[in-house]
Amino acid sequence: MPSPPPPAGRPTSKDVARHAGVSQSTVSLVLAGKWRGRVSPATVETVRDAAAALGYRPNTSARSLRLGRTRTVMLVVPVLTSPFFGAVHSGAARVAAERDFGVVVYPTLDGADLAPNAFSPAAIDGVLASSMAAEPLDVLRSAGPGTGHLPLVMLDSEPGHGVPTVNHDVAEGMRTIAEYVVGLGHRRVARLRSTVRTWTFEARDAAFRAALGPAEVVAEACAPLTLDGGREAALSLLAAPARPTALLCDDDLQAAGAYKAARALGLRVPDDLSVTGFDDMRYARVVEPELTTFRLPAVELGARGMTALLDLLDTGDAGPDVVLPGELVIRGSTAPPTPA
Amino acid sequence: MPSPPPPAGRPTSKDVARHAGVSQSTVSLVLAGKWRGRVSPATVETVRDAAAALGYRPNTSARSLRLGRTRTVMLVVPVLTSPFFGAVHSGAARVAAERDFGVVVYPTLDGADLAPNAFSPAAIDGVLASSMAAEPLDVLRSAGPGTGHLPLVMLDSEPGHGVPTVNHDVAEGMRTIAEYVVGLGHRRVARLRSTVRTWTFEARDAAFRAALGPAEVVAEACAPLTLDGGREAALSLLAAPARPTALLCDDDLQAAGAYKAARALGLRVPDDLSVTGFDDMRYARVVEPELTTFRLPAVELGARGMTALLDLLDTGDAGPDVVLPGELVIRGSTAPPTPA
DNA sequence: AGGGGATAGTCATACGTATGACTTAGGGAT
DNA sequence: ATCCCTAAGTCATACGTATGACTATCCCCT
Repeated sequence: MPSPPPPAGRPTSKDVARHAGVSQSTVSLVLAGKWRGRVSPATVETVRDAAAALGYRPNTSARSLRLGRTRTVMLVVPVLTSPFFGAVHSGAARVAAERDFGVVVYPTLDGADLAPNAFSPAAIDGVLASSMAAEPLDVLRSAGPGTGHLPLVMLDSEPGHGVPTVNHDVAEGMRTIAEYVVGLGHRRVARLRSTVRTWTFEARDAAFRAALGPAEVVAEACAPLTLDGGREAALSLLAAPARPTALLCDDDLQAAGAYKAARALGLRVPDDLSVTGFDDMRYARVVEPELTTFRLPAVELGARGMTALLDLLDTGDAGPDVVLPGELVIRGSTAPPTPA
Repeated sequence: MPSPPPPAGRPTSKDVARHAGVSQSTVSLVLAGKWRGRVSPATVETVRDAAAALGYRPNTSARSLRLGRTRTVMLVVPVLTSPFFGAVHSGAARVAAERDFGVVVYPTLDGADLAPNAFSPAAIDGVLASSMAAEPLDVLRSAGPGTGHLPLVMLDSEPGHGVPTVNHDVAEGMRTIAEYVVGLGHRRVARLRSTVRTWTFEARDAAFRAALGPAEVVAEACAPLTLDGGREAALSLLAAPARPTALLCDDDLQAAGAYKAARALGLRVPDDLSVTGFDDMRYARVVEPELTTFRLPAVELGARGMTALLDLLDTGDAGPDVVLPGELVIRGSTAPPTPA
């Protein structure tokens, strides 16, 4: 005998069979619910009782091997410490659990590239990937079985690459928030962008400019989506000769950094400077005054994305691309400009 | 033939063997690195080339079935939207990836109890669980193979239940921060606690009182670790007849709520009221003035916990219980009391 | 020349499950 | 009495891997 790994001790379907006085096949049929016309109701009950008595739970590896599917999907996110992706995971995990799927998380730690062997430990039926550029996307697609493709759904990514997508309506958000600020009467606005050029970089910009109307952009800068990044960039923006009366940021945390810059320059928010964020993460209400921002339903993004992926696995069709609307949240960081 | 699931198409070790002109056993030996004394270097190279040429990656399910181990562990956390647990996951995931383990996350969504069947989708070698009470712990322990126990390491949990633990030194943190505040000259302090009674509830309290010295506690309350929870509870604490000059909170977000209460009452931080947080999450620097707090190394907690768990799986020994020291971070929210 | 040992492999099997093909028993219709 | 049909199960096998037991060379030593 080729050395059984440790005597195990966990009951198998064979143990249940012996205990119930039937064959292993019967146990399998009963527990899979495919017994109609093959097993009598009385036997079904016997088997179920035996399984319960032994505390039998099927061996996932064996089942996956036989079925060729693992009921596990991978969620690829930049990093989980961000509350945004935490929320995405939360929604995705809930849906997966409901449909009896497991989720393994692959964090592409701080832009580190997706390792081609990223999928070694866990066997994966599909991938739900967030905000990725083009090349990692190729890695993912080519990682499938054989020459085929691994079923894939992308979040907040450019549609039209033959991959189903679920997106936030970021452009609409930008438009809404810009219109609101201009509507308050601001004419000199500054813009603080993200250094990461996602595919929405241009679309966001177009929406912003389209909503500008009579206002003009007096300063613009890119900064990482961090507190210090926001502070430093805002510091230079606010030093512009024609000082802006409003500052639109790509992110709540960045906006919080802008608060720090304003304070350092002796400017009061919103009296001397209106500030807006984006996303409506928890930071938005922590700052004082609370931040006017555009809420993105991150939890729902994860949930809808997972739904699409599991539909794709089950039925071969992920359904149409989804664009989730957000919502303007008006708080205390915006006000009409003080007449100079 | 009993119906092969779809022709698959992904190369197996058998395909590699055919391609290299050797037997499947040889492929397995080579790729497992156990060929010394059994396979010639030339053949080893041939096999490796063939594997690379076909893009062979071993089938995880089959390997797990054969080996009886899955190289996947489960991380149990209350909820991932909290930056704290996001950080824990981040550290844990890094270590797991380094040691070629997968991680599935089980979020006990908002205190929902741990479902006994929580482990169905993914096959698990062990569990890394965070901040749990006693009963779920039992669920975990009894979920192991047979009557045995599933290997388990606990984070921020009471040691001495026969389960290895990795903890933050919360009591020391409380002592440090209280000593610092009293050292500044405060004599009337208030305390804002968490409503969740973790096992450190008493220990924290003892440390706090021991560090009090000449100071006295003029008010105390419990509140959820949220912005609004902190604000409302702080509101009542600050209405106490002998108004405290310092307010120590169990959490940074709660402390941010306390800022709101102070502002509502016209109290300036730190001139009229010193405030301290706990954890040093990102909120701590977002608020103005930035928050004096006690930094807990959450990422390292996850990393050390995962290390202990994988050691337990590999060697049968998780090593001694770990207590990670934190660090007092002094920022602008604390100052000597203004002489009344 | 014969034996012994190293070297280089192959063979056969088991892990636990799912399922098409087969078997057996019973009963009703002709 | 014969035949067929359905119900109720069992049998056998395959999924892909890992590994102990076995086999076949070849070379060196006495």
